Amino acid sequence: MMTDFTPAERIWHTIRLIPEGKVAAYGQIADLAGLPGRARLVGRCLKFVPPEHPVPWFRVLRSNGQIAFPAASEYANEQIAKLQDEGVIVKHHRVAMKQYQWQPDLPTLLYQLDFNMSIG
DNA sequence: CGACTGACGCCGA
DNA sequence: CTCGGCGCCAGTC
Repeated sequence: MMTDFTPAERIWHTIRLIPEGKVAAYGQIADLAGLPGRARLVGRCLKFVPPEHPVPWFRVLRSNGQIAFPAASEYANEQIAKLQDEGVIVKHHRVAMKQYQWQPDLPTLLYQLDFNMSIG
């Protein structure tokens, strides 16, 4: 099960579950990946994504909805463009988390995010 | 080896 | 809303 994977693999796996048109926070991904308090690790892992298994990095934002990259930077522009392509409104370099934050449903939590399960 | 640095986050002032 | 301060920790210098 997912418990057998490395922290980085669990983080990538979790981010791939974010649906199109939805976003998640770095800390939220860390929590869901079974790594509470490790928000910074999420950002770091996003720099070493295996090219053959891409992840929708642009759907990950700060907890307040802000784009993590400096405004007007190349990455920020790309992220904003990709978000807007999926219908996510980006205003003042930020997204309304209340409206777009991903809330994993029960099946997803049980079967896709089954980290640290004690019994099969 | 210690100091500094992040694609972060929460809390209190 | 802004600012510190602290927690977090692998990588870099």
